[in-house]
Amino acid sequence: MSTQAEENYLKAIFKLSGKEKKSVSTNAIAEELQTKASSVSDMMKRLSEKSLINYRKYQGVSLTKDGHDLAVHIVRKHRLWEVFLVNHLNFKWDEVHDIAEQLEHIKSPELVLRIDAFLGHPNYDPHGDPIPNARGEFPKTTAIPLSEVEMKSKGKVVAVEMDEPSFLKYLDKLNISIGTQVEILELNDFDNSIDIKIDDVQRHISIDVAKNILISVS
Amino acid sequence: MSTQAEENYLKAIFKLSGKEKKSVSTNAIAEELQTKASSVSDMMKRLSEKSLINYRKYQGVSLTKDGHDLAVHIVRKHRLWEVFLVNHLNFKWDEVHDIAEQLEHIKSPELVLRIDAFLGHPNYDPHGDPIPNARGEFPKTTAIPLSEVEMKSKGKVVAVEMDEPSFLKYLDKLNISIGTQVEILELNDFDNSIDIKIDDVQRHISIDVAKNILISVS
DNA sequence: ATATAAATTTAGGTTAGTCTAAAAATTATA
DNA sequence: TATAATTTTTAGACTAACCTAAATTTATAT
Repeated sequence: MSTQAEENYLKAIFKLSGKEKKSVSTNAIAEELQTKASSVSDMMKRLSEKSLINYRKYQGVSLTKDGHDLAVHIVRKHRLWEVFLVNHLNFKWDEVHDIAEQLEHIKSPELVLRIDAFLGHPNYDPHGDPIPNARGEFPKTTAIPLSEVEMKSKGKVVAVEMDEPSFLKYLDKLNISIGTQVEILELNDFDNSIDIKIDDVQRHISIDVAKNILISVS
Repeated sequence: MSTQAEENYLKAIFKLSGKEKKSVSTNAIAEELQTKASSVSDMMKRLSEKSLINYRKYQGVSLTKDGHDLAVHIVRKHRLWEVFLVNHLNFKWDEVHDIAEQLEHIKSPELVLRIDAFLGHPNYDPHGDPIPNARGEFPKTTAIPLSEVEMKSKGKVVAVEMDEPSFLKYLDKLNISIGTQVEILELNDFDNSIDIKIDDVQRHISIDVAKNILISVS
């Protein structure tokens, strides 16, 4: 059986290795989990011992099949709980991350299946992140970061890639939420900012914000 | 902040001290939590250090105000989650205990308030156990164990005081659930059993089973 | 009242998970 | 390519929570 700490490490490695499943460095994991590199080294030994990661000293780590499956299952639980919290308990999208961080560690395969059915088998969580199904498969998504959308094009926001409440509240203030129609006007090279139009109002956002907003171009 | 282990000890002490809030022995706690007396002694020091219990070596323990409040809050969460699991996810009453044992440790005061409201502020859980409100007050109940009901009287089952799935499944087989009308026929002194009538069918149950069935006499 | 039994605590050890500081390996740079 | 900078690992400590075995305290019974 996996501990909460182990699950958090697997989730971090999963997130950091990205779609390309690149190998992840000790320091990157430490940064992601706000812990020390020495603690990470320690845990890498344990996860390797349990065959959840591939680990060669000084060479970074990657998830094994088992580790990947477990990480995806934690992600699945996290996102399903977020849907429950927002859709049924009326939490706002910036309030659910920390609670879901706890709920994702509840161990009951049956509970996950029932919550999933109760919610109507949702494909996306309140932040637009894809929810893997019971077989661990993610729904197809073709979104690209707002920072990489071509100029003069239009699209709609399908997801945001950051859970920090401060970031989400900032988007609320800009009137940006999942489904919002946006038009990309101009990239300002001099200060790395982007001019966009939302509800006929022109707005000016930084590239760092734009990177975390995923768009489906129309 | 309290750990899960601490919360489980407080819950055990709360349960064992009963209505009369009698002091609880080390061995009783060890038995309740299926652990060793030495582990209990260990934890008693820590809980005492945190002012959650009153502890004098060799003299047993009792909860302080803080310890009592925390224990009641854990019980509240446990029972609210059980209602959710049975009423909204269609679990059976013998399937929810272990899942609620995990969910009761989720830390989010706001979540508890919202689940409570979502459920419609229930007063009893699926086993008929009273659910304390947000102020920690239990609803009034005047039920007595079936083992202590007078002969020839009638009443209805309002609660069962044991969560073991095997016990609950046994009750299912006897057609006993919350609300079931029962008539007490006779106490058999020779084998400590009780004859009862349910749905016009006569049944024979042991005193140990009867002790765990709470009746409201009509 | 004293011996024995039972309950409880202490002593010492283990594991998971963390930390700091030092050592070692890798990568970058001049 | 040797040296410096960075990254990673190891060594050694700490805490929470558990354990076994031994010691101590309380309860019981002759």
